[in-house]
Amino acid sequence: MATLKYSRQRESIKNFLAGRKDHPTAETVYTCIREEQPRISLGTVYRNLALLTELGEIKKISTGDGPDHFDGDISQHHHFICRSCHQVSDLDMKSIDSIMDTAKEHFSGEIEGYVTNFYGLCENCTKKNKNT
Amino acid sequence: MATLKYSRQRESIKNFLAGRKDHPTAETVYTCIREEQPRISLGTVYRNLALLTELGEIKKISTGDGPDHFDGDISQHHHFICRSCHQVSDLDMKSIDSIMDTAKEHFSGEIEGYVTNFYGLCENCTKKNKNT
DNA sequence: TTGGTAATAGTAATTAGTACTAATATTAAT
DNA sequence: ATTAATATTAGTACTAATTACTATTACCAA
Repeated sequence: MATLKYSRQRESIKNFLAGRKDHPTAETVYTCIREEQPRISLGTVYRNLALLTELGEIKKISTGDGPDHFDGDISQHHHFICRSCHQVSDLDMKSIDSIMDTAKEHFSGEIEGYVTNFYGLCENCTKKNKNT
Repeated sequence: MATLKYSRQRESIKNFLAGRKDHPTAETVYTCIREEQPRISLGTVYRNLALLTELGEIKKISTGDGPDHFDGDISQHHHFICRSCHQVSDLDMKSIDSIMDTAKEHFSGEIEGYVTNFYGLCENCTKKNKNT
C-alpha cells in the first residue's frame, strides 16, 4: 500500500539536485524551483526531500549548525563544512569504509552506516577572514 | 575584554556532564540540574553549553535528527547514534586521524577537524525492534 | 563597599521543519 | 474517455529546539 505516484514537483526537485554540484538547503531548492513552478509550496519541498532521502535517491547532510543541506550525488564521498560561510563542498578522496569494520568489532549493536564530515575554513574564507 | 566570570550554574553543568557516561541533551541537563538548583533557567543551560563547547571544555554532538547532545569527555573518540531510540553511545575504537591528512591533500582550504558518527540499531533496539 | 561588568531568570522571538485539510493530480479499472 | 480510488499538493497552522532581550543579580578588582 501507499504506492508511489508521480509528481511534477518531486521530479523537479530531484532534477534540480542532480544538476547541482553544490549542496542546497530546502530553502534554496524552494526558491530556485519556484522560478519554474511559482505555486510549489515549501512544505512540498520538505516532504519530497525527506521522501527522496528515505528512498535513497538523494542524501541529507546535517552540518551541526543551521539548516540541513541536500546532495543529489549518492556515491560514497565526504563533505567539508566551512565554519565561517557554512558552505558545504565535496571532498573527493578515497572512502574509508574499513572504519566500518573496525567499528563493528567494537560495538554490539547493528552498525548500518557512518558519516564523516570535515570542518574548517574554506579557501575563500581563509583569504577574507583571518579572524579566530 | 569580556573576561570570564565564575558562575555556579556553569560549574554545575560542567560537573554534571563530567559525571555522566551517556550524552545528555540540553533538556536533560536542565531537568537534572534543576533538582539541585531549582531556579536555573533553560536559557542559561543553552548559553553555557554553547560557551563550554566554544571553550573546548565539552563537545556538542549533532545527530542529524532531534536535539543536540553533549559530551563531557573531550578525548578523541567516535559516537554511535541509534536510529530507533536516538540514544548516543561511545565507540571505543582507535581513531583514524590519518584521514585528516588524506583530506588535507584533497582540499584547498584549512581543515581543522572532522567528526565521524556511526548509525544503526543499538543492542536494545535490535532485540525489541525488528521492523524496517 | 563600591563600581563595573558578566551572568542570570524569565520571557519573547526566531528558525527549521512537520502536521493538517480541503482541493487537485495521477493512475488503474471500467 | 469516464470514473473511482487514493496519493499529492498548496496553504496554513503548529511544534521543537534554540536564541535574543532585558531588568535584576552575582562576581571580583580596586
